[in-house]
Amino acid sequence: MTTDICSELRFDKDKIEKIKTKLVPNVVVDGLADTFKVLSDPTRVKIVLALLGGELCVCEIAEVVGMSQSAISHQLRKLKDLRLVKRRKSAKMVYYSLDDDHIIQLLTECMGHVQEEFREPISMPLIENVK
Amino acid sequence: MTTDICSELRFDKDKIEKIKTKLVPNVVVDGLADTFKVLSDPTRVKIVLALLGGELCVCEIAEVVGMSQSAISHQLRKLKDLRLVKRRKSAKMVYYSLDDDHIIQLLTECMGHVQEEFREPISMPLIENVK
DNA sequence: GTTATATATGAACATATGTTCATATATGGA
DNA sequence: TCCATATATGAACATATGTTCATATATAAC
Repeated sequence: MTTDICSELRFDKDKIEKIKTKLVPNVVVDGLADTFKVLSDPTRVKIVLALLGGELCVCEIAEVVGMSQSAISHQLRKLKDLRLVKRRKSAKMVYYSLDDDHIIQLLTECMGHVQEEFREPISMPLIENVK
Repeated sequence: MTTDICSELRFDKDKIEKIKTKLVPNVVVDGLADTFKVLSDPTRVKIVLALLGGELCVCEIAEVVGMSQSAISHQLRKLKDLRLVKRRKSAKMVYYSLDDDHIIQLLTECMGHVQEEFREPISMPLIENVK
């Protein structure tokens, strides 16, 4: 028997099986990936950041983000499908807001990771307001 | 002057400008989106989950995740480029481990969001071990 | 040196994604 | 009713992405 770990585990897979039993179900893995995916686009991140300051209607979001009404509407649908945002209708307007507090925490944690790239801390007025 | 908010803000953009000044720079928005993006794939999520239990070599990860060595190697590169994992070389082997604690927090927060879809809390033995 | 093993990587392929454009739906005012 | 406005959506397009396959690199044993 060699000391080669990878060759060895083809015959003795105890460690592998032990880890496998601790993994979460695929449906949960997919849920995690899908949630991260909806935040993986700069336009959608900007929308979420803008909504940290409170609810906005679609055309306000379009103005803030600097993108077309159609593009924003498509992206809001994805954010809503994954329960990142919720909406409130009033007359002709539709107001969007963040759905729950996990979103803010997710952004804050991610910011902590991104921050390590930069020399100085990043100012995040909107997140600071929420805290 | 109409009460229509969207028409109105074409002439009075105070609210919009105020929010715009509070947004983070584009380079940070992209950093956030890129970090979320690297976690937006089920294979990469599984890799990170597996590494919660400690460092693993490439072929061990491939076994645990159930994907080819090549596919895992490609994904590890992306995880490493975004500083989600780091690596340690030893003889022929390369051992990967999580790069910092933000990753665990990110997963935990995201799990909190995903959990709301399900009736009962999801068991996450590996994360519980880390805590 | 040669051979075997562990990992990395480029090309190719199918699939997924984001925006634009045109248009549909819905609501309010005349 | 008819028109204007706010939002939603389907089709089309270009671009991005994940896996496979073949192969390159690196290290160890002989």
